[in-house]
Amino acid sequence: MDRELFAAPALEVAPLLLGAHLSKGEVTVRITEVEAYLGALDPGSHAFRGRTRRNEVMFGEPGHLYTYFTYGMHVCANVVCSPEGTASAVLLRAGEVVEGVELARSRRMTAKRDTDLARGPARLVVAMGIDLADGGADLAEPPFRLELHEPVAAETGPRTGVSGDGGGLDFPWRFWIPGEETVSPYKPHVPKRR
DNA sequence: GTCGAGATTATCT
DNA sequence: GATAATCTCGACC
Repeated sequence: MDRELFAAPALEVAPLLLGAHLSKGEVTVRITEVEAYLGALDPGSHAFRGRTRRNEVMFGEPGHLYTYFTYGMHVCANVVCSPEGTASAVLLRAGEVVEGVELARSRRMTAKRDTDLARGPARLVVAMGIDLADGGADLAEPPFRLELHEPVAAETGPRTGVSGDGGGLDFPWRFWIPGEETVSPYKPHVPKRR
């Protein structure tokens, strides 16, 4: 992993992560969907209201892991980017398990198909065996490994699931690989029809 | 297949 | 005490 790469703004790092392989231990995931968070500039970010204990690692060195607890039962994982002192990160939304499938499956007993193993931020974290204690870990150090690949086709669109009135919802800060089975299907952001 | 509601707890005000 | 970068399940088409 080239640490320099992650000193760039989240909007530049996000497309680079698409198609990259992220590993923890025996499980490797090919990242298919991500979302950019721009810290202080981004009303939807945890860092919008300043530095707190939880988001402290977002202000730290690029290339580290930021984990947080949400909705009482789920953990999400981000890759910290932008230079130290700037709170910015890319949320890992979905991926395809390409190695250690058996282990990932044993962690996600409810997943019926292999494409469901890491389809969604909290699911990806579970499949990889990441937990809160991994927050702040260096993705260049074992048991983690991050391999960037050739740039792949990327599509962008509005973010999903971010609360707050219009908290950046109209910005295309979500990136995914078109046609991937593992891209999260949730909240397609269409008006209610009846 | 899509839609809507509820679960459950660390962290912040 | 309120909030939350989500998931699962049940109802319906």
